[in-house]
Amino acid sequence: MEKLQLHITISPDLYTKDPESSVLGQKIVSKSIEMIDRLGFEDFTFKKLGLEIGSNESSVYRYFDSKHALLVYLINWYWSWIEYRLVFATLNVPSVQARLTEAISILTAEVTEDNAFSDINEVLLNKIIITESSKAYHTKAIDSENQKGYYKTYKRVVQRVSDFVTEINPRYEFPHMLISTVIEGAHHQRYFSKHLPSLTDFEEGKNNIVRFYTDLVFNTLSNK
Amino acid sequence: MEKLQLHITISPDLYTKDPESSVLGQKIVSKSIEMIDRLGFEDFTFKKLGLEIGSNESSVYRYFDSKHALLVYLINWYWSWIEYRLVFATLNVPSVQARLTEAISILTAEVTEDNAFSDINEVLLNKIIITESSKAYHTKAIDSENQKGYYKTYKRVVQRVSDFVTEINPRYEFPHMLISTVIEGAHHQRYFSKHLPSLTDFEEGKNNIVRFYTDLVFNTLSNK
DNA sequence: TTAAAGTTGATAGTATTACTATTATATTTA
DNA sequence: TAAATATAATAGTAATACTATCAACTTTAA
Repeated sequence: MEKLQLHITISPDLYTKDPESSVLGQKIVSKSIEMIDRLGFEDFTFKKLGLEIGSNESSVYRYFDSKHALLVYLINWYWSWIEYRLVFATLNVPSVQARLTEAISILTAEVTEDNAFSDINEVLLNKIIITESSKAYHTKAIDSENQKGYYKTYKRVVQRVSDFVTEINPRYEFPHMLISTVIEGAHHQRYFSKHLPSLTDFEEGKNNIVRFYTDLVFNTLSNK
Repeated sequence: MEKLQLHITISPDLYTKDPESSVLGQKIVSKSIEMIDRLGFEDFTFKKLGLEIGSNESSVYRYFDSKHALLVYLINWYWSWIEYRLVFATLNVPSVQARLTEAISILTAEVTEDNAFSDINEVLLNKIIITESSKAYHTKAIDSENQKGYYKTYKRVVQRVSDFVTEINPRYEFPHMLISTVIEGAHHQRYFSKHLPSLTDFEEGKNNIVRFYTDLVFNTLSNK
């Protein structure tokens, strides 16, 4: 895979002090990913994090206002990374169909390789997105947070792929619904496959989730 | 709509003391629905609930072990109610296509009418399912809870509708993925339409969510 | 009808959480 | 080398998610 020295830039609205600006900040981010994956978001605390990185609760608060803010940061990092991969993978592909196929694969496949661009483990981050990200936006504060730009990276990814859909079929009425359904759906299917398998038709090694959503999209766009 | 005196039965594993067995229990359930909708699940507490029903935190704990347990109870009540409506609406429909159409509509339409079967407000409960239900199963305890039958009503609904899919196209590989995608997807779209509208193509009064998912399913089943 | 059993309400207490505030001590920079 | 900045340590707060105990009231059943 790509081995570029990528730098993902995160909007300053998403942190109090930039975690990429110090070793401590980098440790906060990388260790929090490991701990949220291991403990679940509910049982993860800044106190435990401070302890594990040989630092202190109050030091973590200097980077992020709350553990919710940290989760939102991680989610934006993830979607920036996906956006980068999306752009990279579709850059020199002349056929829109091929670009859309590639995009669906990036959006629905499990992340299995830590590309080690940075201190961030993308495999674990993908697991966190699947399990925890809905907790970030299912909040009473959603509207004010949305206004502050907390979800703009995600929205940009949806827009980008919806544009492929519209390019293929300009008359199709629901490009955004289609793409957001694919993204959220794939995450649910990955989670269900591990914990509530009767809700899926997952089979190990058969790539069913990617195939299912790819077929879904292309059938929808070709019909009528 | 149907105005039967329906009684929905909930498995005793989902409560400590049956809330339908007393006036206090009924108040706990109906008031909790109103409060979870109003405050959000995070800010809802048994203490506040006790206060609002003129009772006490400790009395609420006699019915439900935790607020998580109460949420799981509400989710099961909801899916039992959906299952009842599903059975009722498809009972005398000879065509499988028509039965599936009806089912998709029940699963994806907004609930706008409180049928007042009981002390439960189905309009608010539907809103809770949309906003809060993913918090119930995105837990570290999911596997043990699943074994205890916490999610069986939901799984039964998915199975029931998946059976229509299989009846229409016995060769279709992914009936469960298709139906769980429709259900979860519709809930997301309803939420997005209110809070992150750029992720949808929702338009008031145009029934887009039901139409989108109905078309999605039938296109998928007719192609190939 | 009366005693026993069950239900509810009130109070108190616990460990933990999600923070805020303050100060001392390092470390960096100018 | 002084000033500025970053970090660590400690303490404190209000609230949460419970558990435990006990008194009072209500229902039931012999």
